[in-house]
Amino acid sequence: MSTTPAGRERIVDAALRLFAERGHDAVSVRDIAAAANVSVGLIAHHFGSKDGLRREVDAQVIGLFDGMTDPALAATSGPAAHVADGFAGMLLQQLPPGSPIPAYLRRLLLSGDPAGRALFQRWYTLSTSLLEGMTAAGAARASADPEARAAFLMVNDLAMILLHEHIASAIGTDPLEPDGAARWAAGAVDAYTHGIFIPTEETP
Amino acid sequence: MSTTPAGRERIVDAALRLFAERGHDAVSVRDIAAAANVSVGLIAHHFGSKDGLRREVDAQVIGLFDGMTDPALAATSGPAAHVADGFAGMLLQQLPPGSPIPAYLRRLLLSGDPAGRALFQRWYTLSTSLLEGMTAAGAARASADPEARAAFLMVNDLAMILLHEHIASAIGTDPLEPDGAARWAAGAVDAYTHGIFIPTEETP
DNA sequence: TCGCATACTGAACGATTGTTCAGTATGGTG
DNA sequence: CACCATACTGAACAATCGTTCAGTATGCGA
Repeated sequence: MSTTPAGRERIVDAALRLFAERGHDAVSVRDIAAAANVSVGLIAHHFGSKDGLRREVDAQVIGLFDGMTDPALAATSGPAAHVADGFAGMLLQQLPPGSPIPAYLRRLLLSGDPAGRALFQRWYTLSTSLLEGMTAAGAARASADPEARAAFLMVNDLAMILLHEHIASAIGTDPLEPDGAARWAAGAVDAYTHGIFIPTEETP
Repeated sequence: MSTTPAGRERIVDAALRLFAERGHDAVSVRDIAAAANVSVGLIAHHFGSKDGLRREVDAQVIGLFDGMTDPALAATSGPAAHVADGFAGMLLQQLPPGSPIPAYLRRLLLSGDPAGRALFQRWYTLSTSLLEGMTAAGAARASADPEARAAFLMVNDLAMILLHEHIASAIGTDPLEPDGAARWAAGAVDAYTHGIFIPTEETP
């Protein structure tokens, strides 16, 4: 099919899936080798060490996300609904069902490694500029603390991914699956446009 | 100081701290024994296995949270500001600074073990009833999907705990520390009462 | 055809893991 | 004092971990 060796790709694919499912520490190089139908030695040959493989998987996932955020950046001046529907959710719904990417994103954000920090920073910057554009265009209210507000939206959006299993068992639909995503987005849009709490009789 | 053995408590304390810092898999029983100044055998003697110790730590943390949520339940008919300030944040600010509890809560919610699921369910139920009470009292708008809205608030609140380090590096203040908590709560209250987005010219 | 780089195997290594267990120290009860 | 339950120690155990390495297979340029 191609000149690039099949073994290398199979190793990365298997590692991505297993890392996402069980976490880096709970997966041995022998598990990965067995899942990829290669020997343990081949992993060391291609990636030097288990940590080298981890970095390769990290880079691959981040590269995937970068390829997905570029079109989102181009749509900065587009309709506001995209942002309200959820920034990260918008990215993830482009993935095939059953993709290990959301679960790997979880590990990436919560393991404290530099790749996750860099990803969050990039997304935060993107979220800030999107919100700025919307505010200038009259699609978003002005804020006394635009930075905190952008982080607030971004973090809430990621929370849906981090805790989607808990959400699913609480309200009955998984926000990472199509129908659950629509329900979750509807609730978020409603909350972000009309508010949730009613201020205690203040004269504005 | 007391009739209960000091060794047992020291083991649980050390395990709680180390588990919170590094995660269960990255901590060995020898690490715990060294941190508690006991022998490895004593851990097995008291808890049977490493997993037994983990369950004991889980139970202790959940017991602590239960003791903190009871007064919150009693204040259901109280002022709305408590909920808007953040449910989980309200709990965590009762903890001493540098407490390993927030980090352990992270592991509890994301490791997928039953203790974490039970804790989320209990908090979700509490959040739902609080929001119901506020809606009935006119402090919250009516919602087309009260369950999803309660989960939305709850999840957003937990997200602040799960991602507080990313937030701190993005906006400069850590929402788990006093000043950062005030800033974050102010942004959340503003978003939840006045909204963020402006609907595209609809006649209501 | 020779030579060499690359892909790949699998046994072996030392280190670390959780667990077991025989043995010591202690303090209250008969 | 004798007895025994309990707290506690630390060496030893088998299993598993990531890594190393000598050796085989393959295919391409000289």
